[in-house]
Amino acid sequence: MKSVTLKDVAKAAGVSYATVSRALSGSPQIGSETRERIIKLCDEMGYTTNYVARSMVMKKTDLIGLVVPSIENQFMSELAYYAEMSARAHGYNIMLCNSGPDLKQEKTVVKLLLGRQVDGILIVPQSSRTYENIRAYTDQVPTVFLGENLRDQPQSYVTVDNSRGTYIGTKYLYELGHRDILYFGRRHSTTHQLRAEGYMKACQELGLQQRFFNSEFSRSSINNGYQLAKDLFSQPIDYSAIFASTDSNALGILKAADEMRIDVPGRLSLIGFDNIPSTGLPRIDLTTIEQPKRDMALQAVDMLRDKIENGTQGYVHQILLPSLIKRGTCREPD
Amino acid sequence: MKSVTLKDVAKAAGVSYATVSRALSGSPQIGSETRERIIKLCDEMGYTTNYVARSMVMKKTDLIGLVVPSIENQFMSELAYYAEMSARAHGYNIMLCNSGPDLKQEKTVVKLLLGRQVDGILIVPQSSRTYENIRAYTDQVPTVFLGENLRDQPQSYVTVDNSRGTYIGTKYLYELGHRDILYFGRRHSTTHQLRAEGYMKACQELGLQQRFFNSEFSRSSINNGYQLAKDLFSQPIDYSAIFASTDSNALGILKAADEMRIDVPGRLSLIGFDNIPSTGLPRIDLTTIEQPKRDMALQAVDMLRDKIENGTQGYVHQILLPSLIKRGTCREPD
DNA sequence: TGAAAGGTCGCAAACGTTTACGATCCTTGT
DNA sequence: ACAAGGATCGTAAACGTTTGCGACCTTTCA
Repeated sequence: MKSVTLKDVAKAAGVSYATVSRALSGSPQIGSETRERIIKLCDEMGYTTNYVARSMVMKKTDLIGLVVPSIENQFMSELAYYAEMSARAHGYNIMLCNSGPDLKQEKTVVKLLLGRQVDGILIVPQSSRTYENIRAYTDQVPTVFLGENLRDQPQSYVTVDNSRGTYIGTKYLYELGHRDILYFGRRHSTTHQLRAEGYMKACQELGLQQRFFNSEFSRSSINNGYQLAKDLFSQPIDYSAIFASTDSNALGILKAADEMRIDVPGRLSLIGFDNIPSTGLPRIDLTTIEQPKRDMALQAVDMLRDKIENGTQGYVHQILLPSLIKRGTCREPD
Repeated sequence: MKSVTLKDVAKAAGVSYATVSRALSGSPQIGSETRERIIKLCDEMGYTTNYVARSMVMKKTDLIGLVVPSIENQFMSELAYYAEMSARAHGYNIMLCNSGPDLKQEKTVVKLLLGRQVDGILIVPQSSRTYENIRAYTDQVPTVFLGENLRDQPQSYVTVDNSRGTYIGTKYLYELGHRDILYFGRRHSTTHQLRAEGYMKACQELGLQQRFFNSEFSRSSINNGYQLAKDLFSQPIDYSAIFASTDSNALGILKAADEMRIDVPGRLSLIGFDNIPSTGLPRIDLTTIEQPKRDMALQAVDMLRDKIENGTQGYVHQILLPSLIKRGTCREPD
């Protein structure tokens, strides 16, 4: 249980513990023969450097706080995977916090992370209000926002070009022959505002009527999309395609459609957004817009590392390109 | 950037910094009026206690290392979610590490976590060899294994009763009328050995022939299951149901079946294991065996906390009950 | 042969806490 | 009035590192 310290190996080697420290860190001011002797002795005795003591004097913990609303979400767990892998490859460890559904938790965990002396924070915001919410802390530690567009607010973030995503999506539907496309989604977060804008822009260019079914004031989940879609389908269906602002919503719509015997894609084409793994499943095979999650995560940690290691001060907005994933839920209308 | 320390507020309050520390920690040996004065001053100055300095003297980091093969896996991300929530509710933070596909990484991250001075380690093993792999470290820090059965090896773990899961699953298929049930899965991990055993036991009791299609030496993934199932279906299908040892495998089988126009569940019933979220999706609707992931995670951190806080030494094996989730991929045979 | 130069290594301070111990002051009981 | 005791606070050590500075020894060149 008692771990071996520098002092222990120093005593065993017959040198001061400063020498041992220098041997391990590869300092030039040390004899090569003593260095090798000490290094060998170190792993004989099973010495591992105590990172908390090290952090204390170095004023650097090599720790990155990762805040996500919920790690069980497929989108976030994929971001987390690549973020952790990349961070560790560069010598950082990840401290994971779920911020849950309420804004208060978000503030709480960020404060917690600050107490832990993390070198930087990577945060997947709950909503566009997150920025205001944790504003008091973001100047105390390098921070980058991931997955949410903060427009021109003074923070660094990396997202996908949301409006372009819906733009190319509706254009694709148009090219398939669809002329009545319903947009299904909420708009009170910036991300979703932008997605709606992309749809609107495409409609304008193509001379299409803009038709919205709002899921305002509700969380984006399969069950939620399902409930809303049941309402939607109880009214006459005078459109041939639905653009769901989220894959989760699209999945809910699909469930409602199947239940009410509305053929997808026969009667109704459906397209989602995010390209979460579930969309690629057999029988689902949902056409969607891909967010380059791997690239987003890698860019985010690179950005954060740049702030941490080089003290870069400015705010950089990295906006990656979405792409269309053609699958089975979109087809020419009758 | 420079954070405020105990010394700073002590100077501002005109007391020694030991007094401030005592005021914050709620020590009895301090005047109530000075305590309140100091506490008010603390959040006026925005003081947050430095956890790494605190850990140094307390010899306790309130940190739990969580090692999972891949956090993007739905099963693991759900475990991670509940584990983090429960851990934080009890004052611990989670340090997340993906151990990836190879055993070496598993060893590496555990060693890393030890250097970080975590109070305990929660590990979802890659395979049953994991125990041997990290054996050298498990006596240095409280450890509990999650999701893998280590039989009677000297370690604490929490899993589901795997053999009971397949047992009730095949019994269910039998009751539906199936008499030729194929078991699809590998057997070289203990977990999968147990699952196979449950199937075998049920077959014996019911007088059924045991039929295996081995996916040995391969990772359990949708693609892998798909490839194997294509091989399987190129041969005559003289069975009416398949028990897939994993939901991922079941999904791959489903994909292959759809492609080769084998009707599920019309011609072939299919049941999986794990009840990952994807199985509940519309159109998938896979019958499966549920692992109580939330309970597993909560029990695991409770077990770990007991070891950490009370120094409990023994090895406890917590084996939770699986349950059958009846959905749409199982039906009476023709 | 002498001193300067360079190579090795030890001493000690510092990082920000917690806490045992001692010091001081005030209260209280006889 | 005096001692005992309790309440309150300060002093200092400790946790395990890193690193600037100085000390010592060896080499090398004039």
